[in-house]
Amino acid sequence: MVQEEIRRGPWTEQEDLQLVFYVKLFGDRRWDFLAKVSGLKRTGKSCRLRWVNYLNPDLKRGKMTPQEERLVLELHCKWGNRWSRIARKIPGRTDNEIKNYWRTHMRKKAQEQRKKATSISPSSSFSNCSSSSSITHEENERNFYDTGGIEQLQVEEQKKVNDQEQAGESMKVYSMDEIWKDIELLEENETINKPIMGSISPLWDYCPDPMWKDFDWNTFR
DNA sequence: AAGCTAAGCAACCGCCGCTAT
DNA sequence: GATAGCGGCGGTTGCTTAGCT
Repeated sequence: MVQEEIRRGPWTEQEDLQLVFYVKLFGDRRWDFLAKVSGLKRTGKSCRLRWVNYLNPDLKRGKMTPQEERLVLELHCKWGNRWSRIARKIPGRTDNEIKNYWRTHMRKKAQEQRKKATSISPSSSFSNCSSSSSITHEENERNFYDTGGIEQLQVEEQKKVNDQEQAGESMKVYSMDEIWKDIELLEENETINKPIMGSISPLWDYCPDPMWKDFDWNTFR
């Protein structure tokens, strides 16, 4: 059997349109099936990733707001590198986006810290939530921001508590109560009210066949 | 203006867990 | 209960863009 070649690398506009079309048609679940039926020479995983991180109309675009940034920091303190979990609490942001944000954020922090350290003394904490740490300046940077750095120690401690918490998804009260409430309300509303296919993407304007534009997708759910 | 570096982002890889058979 | 297939997740890589010298 001749294995059909799999396309890699950046997605073309045409591929995007095709994927959006078929996701609208069949839903955003069976990615392997979607990949095959759409005729895209991509893996199911690749299709999912493209949809989740880029094409999904529910995604926010643009820079993180200060509120979101704070939230990321808080949640990372709490959960460590559980990006998808963190993303679920920040509507419109993907795990990949948050992960990328964190890396650049921590890289900056690490650099600032190194500057300070060279002028003063090593081994100081540089996280909002870190109080003390046994990790010294000598720890390599990659290790630091990839693993959650000195926060990780705390995180490990908190995990036990949090895992229990997670069982019932009961959120306790934080210093950011207001934001939390907003976010949670939003999330609830979304899970309850939001149809699988939210708002219509502008991409639809390029739909291959005009007949689909007037199609009632709700009848498909 | 050109070259270099850092930041930002998109995409891939490998592992893990869940589910159907 | 074993196993294969798939989806989801976190880590990593590589390309592009922006900013600086």
